[in-house]
Amino acid sequence: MSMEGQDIKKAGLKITLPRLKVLEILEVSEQRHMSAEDVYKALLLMGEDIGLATVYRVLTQFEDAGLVSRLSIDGGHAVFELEDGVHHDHLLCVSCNQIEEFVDEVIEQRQRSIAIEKGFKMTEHSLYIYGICKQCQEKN
Amino acid sequence: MSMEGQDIKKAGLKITLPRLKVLEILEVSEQRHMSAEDVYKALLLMGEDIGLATVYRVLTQFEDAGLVSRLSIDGGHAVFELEDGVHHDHLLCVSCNQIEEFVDEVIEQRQRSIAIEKGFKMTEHSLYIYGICKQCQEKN
DNA sequence: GTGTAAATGATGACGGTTTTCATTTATATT
DNA sequence: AATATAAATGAAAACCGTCATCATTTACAC
Ligand SMILES: [Mn+2]
Ligand SMILES: [Mn+2]
Ligand SMILES: [Zn+2]
Ligand SMILES: [Zn+2]
Repeated sequence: MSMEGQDIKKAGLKITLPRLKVLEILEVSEQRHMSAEDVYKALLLMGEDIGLATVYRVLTQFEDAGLVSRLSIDGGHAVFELEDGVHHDHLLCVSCNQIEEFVDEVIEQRQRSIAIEKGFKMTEHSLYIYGICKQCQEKN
Repeated sequence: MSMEGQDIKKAGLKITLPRLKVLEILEVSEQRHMSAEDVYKALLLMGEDIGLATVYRVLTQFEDAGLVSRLSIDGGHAVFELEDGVHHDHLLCVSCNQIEEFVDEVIEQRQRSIAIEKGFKMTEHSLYIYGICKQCQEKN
């Protein structure tokens, strides 16, 4: 059994070809942040005939298992990334859709303080900075 | 012509009953943050037979005109609020869906710095803190 | 190998939102 | 005030990402 197989098994899931292949795509793909559709298309290119419904199912199971995390981008569709255990937030280029990551402890701490001030028990947060990336600025 | 009429006219839109009534709902309603469906239902209660498609259209036009701003809540549907010219972010109760507002200059400044560090020209940002509000904590 | 529960893929349903198109309305012009 | 015309409306269907259903296939404990 491959290393990936272990992760799947630990999650209480059977080791199936669709699951191995979805994990593989997320690992080897150029882009770290992929939509279900992106994963589905990459599988087709790889010659794997795996249904889109299965891709959605598997990604959700991986999310529940903590293998993958889901970003809910403004305006509908979600993107997934391999969970690396380090919380981070995202910068999104509105021109080329490139996604960059950042970690900022000051912001994290301020969020916790605000929740406390307002009497909220914070469960999570969602922060996206939208803008034009360096490359797209240079292009215009 | 009413005060509200002026706003609509300034936006280059004809002053129609649906537009006046949608604006009125947003102004007089108990809840500051309302979905299109919320506005639609409030109009029905008021005895105004305005189609849901029109509510969506008018809200989008008001957004374009800067009269209203749209929050894209995690998990699908949007909520709208009257634009008051002061930027703020939101705390959302995952239990009762109540929405609170906050302003935090430290976070705003950090976001600008991060964008600069990454070479991004920031256009906007979206920050939501999810949690359990005070009242919902006390209830359980 | 066999039995059984779990997983898959095709397809349709779903929910929020937008589009279409025939009809109605606001407003500028006479 | 009547007219002309572009804009706005409402009903309905289309849309889009995602999820549920269900008959068939598969993994894996025995
Ligand atoms: Mn990321
Ligand atoms: Mn608000
Ligand atoms: Zn870019
Ligand atoms: Zn609450």
